[in-house]
Amino acid sequence: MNYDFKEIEAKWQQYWATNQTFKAQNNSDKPKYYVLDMFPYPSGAGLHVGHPLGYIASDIYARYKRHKGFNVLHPMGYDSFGLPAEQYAIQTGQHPANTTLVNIEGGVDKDGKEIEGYRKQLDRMGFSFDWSREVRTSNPSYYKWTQWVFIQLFNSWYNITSDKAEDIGALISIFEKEGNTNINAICDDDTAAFSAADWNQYSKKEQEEILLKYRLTYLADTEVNWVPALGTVLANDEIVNGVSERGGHPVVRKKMTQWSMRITAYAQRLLDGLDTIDWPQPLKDTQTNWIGRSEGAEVTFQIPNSEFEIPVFTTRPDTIFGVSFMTLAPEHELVEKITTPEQKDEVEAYVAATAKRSERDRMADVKTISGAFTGAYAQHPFSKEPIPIWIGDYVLAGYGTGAVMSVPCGDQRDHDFASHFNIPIPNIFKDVDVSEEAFADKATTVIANSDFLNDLSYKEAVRKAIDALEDLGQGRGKINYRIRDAVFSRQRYWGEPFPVYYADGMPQMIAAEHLPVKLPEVEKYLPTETGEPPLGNATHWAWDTLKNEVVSNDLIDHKTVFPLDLNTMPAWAGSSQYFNRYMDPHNDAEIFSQEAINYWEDVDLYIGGVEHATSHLLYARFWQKFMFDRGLVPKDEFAKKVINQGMITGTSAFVYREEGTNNVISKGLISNKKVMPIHTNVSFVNSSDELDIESFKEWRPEYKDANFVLEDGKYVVGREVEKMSKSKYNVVNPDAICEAYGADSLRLYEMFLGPLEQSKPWNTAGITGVHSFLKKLWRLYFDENGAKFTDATPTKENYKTLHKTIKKVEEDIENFSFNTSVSTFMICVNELSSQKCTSKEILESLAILVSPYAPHIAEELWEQLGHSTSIATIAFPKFQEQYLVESSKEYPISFNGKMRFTMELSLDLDKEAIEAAVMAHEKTQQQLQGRTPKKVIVVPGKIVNIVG
RNA sequence: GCUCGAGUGGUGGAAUUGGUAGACACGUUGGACUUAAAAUCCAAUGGACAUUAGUCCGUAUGGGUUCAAGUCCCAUCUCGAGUACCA
Repeated sequence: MNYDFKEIEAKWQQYWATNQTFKAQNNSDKPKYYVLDMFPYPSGAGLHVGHPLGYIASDIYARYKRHKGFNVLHPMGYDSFGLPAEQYAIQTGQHPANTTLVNIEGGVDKDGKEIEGYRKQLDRMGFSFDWSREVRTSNPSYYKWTQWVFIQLFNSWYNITSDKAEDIGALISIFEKEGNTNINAICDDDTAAFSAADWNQYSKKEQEEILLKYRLTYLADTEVNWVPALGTVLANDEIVNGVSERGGHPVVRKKMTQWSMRITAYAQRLLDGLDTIDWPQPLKDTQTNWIGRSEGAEVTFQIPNSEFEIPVFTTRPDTIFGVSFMTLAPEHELVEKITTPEQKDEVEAYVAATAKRSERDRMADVKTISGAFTGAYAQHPFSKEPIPIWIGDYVLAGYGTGAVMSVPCGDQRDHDFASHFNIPIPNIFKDVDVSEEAFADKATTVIANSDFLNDLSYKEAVRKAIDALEDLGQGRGKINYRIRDAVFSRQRYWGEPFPVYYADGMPQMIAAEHLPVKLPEVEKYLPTETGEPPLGNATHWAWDTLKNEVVSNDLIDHKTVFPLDLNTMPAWAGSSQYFNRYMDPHNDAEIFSQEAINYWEDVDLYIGGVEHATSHLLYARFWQKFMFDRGLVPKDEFAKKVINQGMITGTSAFVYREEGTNNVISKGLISNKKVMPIHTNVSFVNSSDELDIESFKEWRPEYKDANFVLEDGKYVVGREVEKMSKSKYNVVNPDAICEAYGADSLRLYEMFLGPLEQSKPWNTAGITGVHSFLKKLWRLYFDENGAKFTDATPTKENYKTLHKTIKKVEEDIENFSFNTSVSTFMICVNELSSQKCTSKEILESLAILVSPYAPHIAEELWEQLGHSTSIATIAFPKFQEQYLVESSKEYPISFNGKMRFTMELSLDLDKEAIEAAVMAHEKTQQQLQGRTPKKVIVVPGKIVNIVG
């Protein structure tokens, strides 16, 4: 009997599907365990070998937990809204819903090319997903609930006193009774105070405008990152180095009316929550930096003889006496108001010059110091000295108040600016020379030349300065966060439409019972000619408030029929609630039943890429906290533990064309010739980097007549590790691996490659190792005559090998070091086969141990051993110490008649042998002098060391 | 610049967290089986001397702590990730 992996794998995949082996129930006597993967965006390119890495790891863990007696929820779905399908639609006119469906379920694309689809690819790898719970973010039955959460956010405000989100109705009744003066709420900065009387006489529209300043999602004119090439707005985390993450298009700043999420209300809780969850430290660090909390003070500088004052944020209020000038961002609203007539031309020229420079230029050109003097002076709050007010582009309009108090002796940027413009640099630090550079070490700071702050340390001076500022009414302690409210509107087609129509210019929510508001059909997926988003092309995109349905735009009368919002939601909307929806995915009456959410509660293990640190993983935490505040979910963090799997990179291959010739030169012969590297398809290259020239020529006909310059009769390609991508021709398809070696081999090999968290290049060379392990495993059970296993009693050695393996594998899985347990299996099989073990008892246990890693072969072995049910929920074998160490008691040993010490006696040594070895050990004499030995390190036959 | 993380054979990587460094696998070399190939099996494989039995050197570099350091501490170098005029 041979190991026929193709037949075995097809058989068991069919079995699992037919029997719904992995269907999870929403209640059980067993403890629950929720293992989640980041669901994929189903792109047309299909899966490559890098994608399943995390899925394999989570699948091993999920299967292990089932063996350990847990009721495991292990779902999968698709993040099926997204830009690529829309780009494809723009190019081809194909409806994104169709392309998405084909990408998931397979079919034929518009060029007649067969697409296999994600589902088939995933099935082929033998994952134990509960497919009955599949969700797709672009299905109306799913995004109905995304829209629903949006409405809940709209109907909520953040109460600072209770430190949670509350119903907007509560806020309205407070307004009616006492206005807003006593309310401690998160709201827009420009919210004016009003009394109950004021409120009650406001028009409905005025009231709505005010409420919008408090709602957790609100409309605002925000400066956004507009990408003309894509016709859309991107969030800050979708921009890399001033260009769009996807496509690398230039980004410009533009003001637009957009939905925003008041995530800033949760800044502190998002920080605090990090201490309560088991997430990777780098991920926590990234979120911490992104939230960017800094403690300091807000200080108000008055401009004498004017109505203006300038608030600044500083982390160093202790250096207030070192202020020798102030700097405003060029965009600061006061710039034009305070500039003196003499300075007007210079300032205007400078402001115009900075406005012209793109964000990218400004970032690239950090070194150049530039600025202009406004001619105006503010007054120092304590010394009352005049402080010149400058503008400079090193101050950012978007952070703090867009203005700084400049302390050149304590901040290097201020120091550079002062030196450049010959502004005085007063020193306020004791015994420090600040003439060359600023002094910023808080720990050793001692303040001088600072009136009432003299001789104080940093900490003392900060407190005293803030107290004094508060007494003057010119400042207070303040915590500033870098994180901004998240813009939530996208000018795209393929996303969730907003359940919002506009009456009298004010947004109105569509009642929950009329959801979902489905995406309308459009002729064109591009923005309209008037610059409106793609939904502006829809002819049926108006809301009839009588019929409660979407109707033709022609019917808009602003009395009963109103225009709908033309924007759609960003990609992170759907992914911020999917982990909860999996708990009850077919519920059409509720987002999930309370029964389901209270049973599953939260995700126990979440595996996915670190690239979502400041997007999905932050926004999802925000939504969860909001849902928690509103009593919808029992936990305020959605995932207890996160693991970031590393990326599997590709190993690209290059051929080298000599410039200006028809020569394609082998790598070793380039020396100093001028060559152009050209990507070649990695499938034409064998493991010793030799190129199959004929295949290459066929693939790239333009090189049909090229002259290939060989070394030793071979063409050797160059190699480089790059991200796996279609355009780099370095993609390795898991289907090809499954075809050649089987899914079990692929699963084992991806784990064997190295630690889960580590990024590593794909290299098929070693896969024969794990494949031959599976064959050896098979041969432990069968030979050419059939089954080998017997009822023979296992030997001591058999038990020892087995229990060694149980212990190690269990530890490895619990620690997520799946790579080393593959080695452990190999050692186990080698030992058992050299022991000629045929004991059914041992072989049964071994099959269960292997089952999470290589489930197909395990199921087959299990069946062949005579069992009629799936191995999936069979209890994991119990580790028993006794088989490893016969007597593990502490053993006293005398030495030189006086000293006594203890040690663990291993199987391999008896007391006499150890005593003899200790006596014989050459280092014993020196090392034990004057010490009481505590421990002897022993390896078979040898004393390694003696610990005093 | 700042914040994390990492540097171990020809290669991917182990090392019970301070206790035999290089498990396991790939690759390479030699051998067995075979008409041959594939497959399979066996042996060797960090380096240098000795080739018997051994000795010395070895975990980026330089120091330190310790009976004992890949592991801990200090400094330096290199690579990777995140972030960046954040006041």
